[in-house]
Order: sequence, then C-alpha cells, then structure tokens
Amino acid sequence: MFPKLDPLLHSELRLAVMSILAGVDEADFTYLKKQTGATSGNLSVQIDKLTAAGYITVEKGFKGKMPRTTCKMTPAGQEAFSNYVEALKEYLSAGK
Amino acid sequence: MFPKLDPLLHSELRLAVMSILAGVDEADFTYLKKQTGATSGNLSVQIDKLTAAGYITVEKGFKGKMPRTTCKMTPAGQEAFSNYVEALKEYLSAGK
DNA sequence: ATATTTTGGTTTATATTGTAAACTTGTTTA
DNA sequence: TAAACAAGTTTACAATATAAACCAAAATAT
Repeated sequence: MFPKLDPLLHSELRLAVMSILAGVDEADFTYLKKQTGATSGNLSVQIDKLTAAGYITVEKGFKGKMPRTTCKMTPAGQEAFSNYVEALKEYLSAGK
Repeated sequence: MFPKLDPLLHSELRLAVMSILAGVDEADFTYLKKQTGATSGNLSVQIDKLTAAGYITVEKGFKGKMPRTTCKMTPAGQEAFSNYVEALKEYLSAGK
C-alpha cells in the first residue's frame, strides 16, 4: 500500500536541489544556494550524496578566474525523481 | 521559493500514519501497524511524536480483555497535513 | 605593495532522527 | 502450567541533517 520513499530524495534540501535541476538544463552551486537558502556546507554535502547516488553529475571549472561548480541531473536522477513523485502521491492521496 | 516542510510530517512512517488517519475517522494501533508494515517500536515512537505535536489524539481502552490503542486526527493535524501537502507541491512542481 | 574582505566552496563536529532490538504485561492455547 | 502470542513501551544504536569552522584564491581597500 505505501511504497518505500527513496531516502535520497526524501530530504528537504536534496529534494529542492533535484526539483530545481529537473526544470533547468544545469545549475551552479551559487545559484542552488540562493534558490534553496541553504548554507554552503549543507549544500556541499547533499550535492555529494546526490552525486554518489548517480542522480546528478558535477563539473568543476572556472568562470573567469573564479571557481565554478555546475550540477546537472542524470537520466537515472530523472527517473528516481519521477518515481519518488509517484510514490509520494500514494501517500498524499490515501486520505481521499 | 521553497517553503519549509514540517519536519513532523516529513517522515515516512508519520506521513503514512497521518495519511491513513486523514481518510478514516479513527484507527487502532494494530491496524496502523498492518497498513504501514512498521515495527511496533517504531510505530509507538512516531505515534508519541504526533501526539506530542497535537496532530493526533490517542485513546487507550480494551477490546474484550486485550488492550487497544485508538488514534484519531485532530483539527490541528488536519491543517498541518494539508499545509504539508501544499508545501510539497511547490517542490514537486518546480520542475515544470 | 600589502592587508582585508569576499567568493566559492570543503571538512569536521554535533545534535536530531529514525529504526530495530530487547523488554514488559497480560492473554490465549497446548 | 508451560509455551506461545498480543499489544505495546523503553532503550540503545546507527544514520542524517545541519551548522560551524576552516581553507584557498580572488577582489578590493589602504
């Protein structure tokens, strides 16, 4: 009846990050930070986890002379995200 | 942009419990246990937290000679649940 | 030129949570 | 009457989230 919720996505900040990345082609660290309101440390850690899970890829480069970390969702990430959304609906709609 | 998710509801088991209670007038411990597949210990703890938050009420009685714990959602719980659902939509729909 | 602040992060430590295992109390069944 | 079961609770441990501290390089101010 209640499907298991992917613990990697069932986290406020990671979900926000994935949600943003689902809508754009790519986003850099500072953008994600601004949009989510997260601290750098927290964001850094959660990005690592999403990367380790293969849900996003991270590319490090430079914009001018400043470092720049760009994140992008992988196909696996897209699928996991959409599965999560479906699973969640089972929970939310149970009350109906 | 991303509203804060009520941490009391953003938990797999507590969400499942609330989701069930949203659909019925009341439900007892064993029913919740069966529906959610949770262990007794976990369920007991999470029910306590929901009670402490004022989201549900618990009534202890007997069915025949066996103890029986019945849970029921409070108005505050209903509101919190519906707020949570709304907040969550902001996350899930951001990708569109 | 050099000291200070800012940018863009990472690492480490801590506090909170979730979860399971162990325990309790009483009841039914063999 | 001993063993198994029902209905939970308590306690202990492992995983998580989060913030605080830290670091290196670049930009800015003195």
